[in-house]
Amino acid sequence: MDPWSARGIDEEDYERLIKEFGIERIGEIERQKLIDNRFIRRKIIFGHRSLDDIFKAIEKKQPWAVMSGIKPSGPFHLGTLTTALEIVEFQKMGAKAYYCIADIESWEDNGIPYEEAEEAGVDNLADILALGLDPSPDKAYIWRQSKEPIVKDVCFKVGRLLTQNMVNAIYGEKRFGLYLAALIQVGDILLPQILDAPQPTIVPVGIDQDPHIRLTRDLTRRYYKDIKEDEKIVRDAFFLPGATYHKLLTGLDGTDKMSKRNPNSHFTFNEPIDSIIKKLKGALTGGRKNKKEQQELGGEPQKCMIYKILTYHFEEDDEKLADDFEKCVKGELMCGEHKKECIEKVVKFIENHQKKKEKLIDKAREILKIG
RNA sequence: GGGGGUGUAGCGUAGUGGCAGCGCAGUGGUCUCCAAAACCAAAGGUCGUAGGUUCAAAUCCUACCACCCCCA
Repeated sequence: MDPWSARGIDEEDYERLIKEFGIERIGEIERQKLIDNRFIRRKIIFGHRSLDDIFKAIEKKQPWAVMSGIKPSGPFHLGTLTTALEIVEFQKMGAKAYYCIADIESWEDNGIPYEEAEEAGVDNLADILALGLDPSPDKAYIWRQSKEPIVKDVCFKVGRLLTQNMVNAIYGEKRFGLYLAALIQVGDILLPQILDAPQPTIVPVGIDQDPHIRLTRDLTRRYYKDIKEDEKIVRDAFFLPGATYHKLLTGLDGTDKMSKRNPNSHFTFNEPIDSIIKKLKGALTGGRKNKKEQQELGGEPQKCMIYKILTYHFEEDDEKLADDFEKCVKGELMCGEHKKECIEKVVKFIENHQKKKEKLIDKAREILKIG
């Protein structure tokens, strides 16, 4: 699995990942505890590491952190929306949010200079603010990798522990800069514990980002142990950063993964409305050959991108969602009609979002200290 | 530091001096409740860049750039 590639992951792969890489399944117990979280409730988040630490912190009313970030290489889209909403939801549950603008990664991976990444960073931050992230200092810390000494420091410190064989095993052979970006990301994930205090941290990510989580946990275990002076612990060992893993949305047009390469596979939040509508009209459905067969056999919502994006993002009402699923399977709901309804919801969401976001651009500039 | 290789449409490639082609993707159409699939059609190019040789250069020469491999 490669965090920088655009390959998709199918159902069997999820099972394999759970078995081979020690990702824990979100069972009914965990699900009930987090039932307010849409992504957990709808089983979009299917796995985790070290969620138990978070539950303990919540029970004991101790501080805990949610950390994630965005690579400022373009506007928000449905994929980045998932992570962003996950952060917002965990913040609402009581976590302090740590949000990183990964401009070192956008340079190493996409060749975007820091100065060019500023604009995208501001835009991205305004998006997540519009989605409800509370930026007040006691509830959030937001940084740019290129301007944050803490993360660079971690990169060098843990770099001593990393061998060629390890990076090859985790990432395969890549440009050297990508390995550096991976170590910077270790810094991002540890920042909450360095900046504030050792505390359970959850990193909500797409399953393709698990290599970064594994690397971070490995290096944390070895480097950030108890520090003792005269047999007295002067700094507690860090918590191993945890993660939640969500399933990745596939391309609207039925291709493997939403990717920048393929504009029909996704739409962005900055895109003209009619372009978004056009793409949604062309989305893959689970419909049958014709109306008659649809009525007789029913549709296949598992394959349907309209159903999927409604589940992920655009249908607030669980009952309505379950209802439509039923109707589709029974052949009572026609794809054309369903699509039209979905388009209306998406357009409404985007228009509403744009309005909120516009007012937050200046705020985003101020937070990132970009003039 | 030295040696070798590659560079052609978004991607993958053919083309050893004589009209730059093919597959996939993308676009339009037929079909479909909408899509997909299938079928039909049209489009897409500074042949890495800059010079040179030649009546004629993707093709030969020189330099540069990018990427890959090998040796020290």
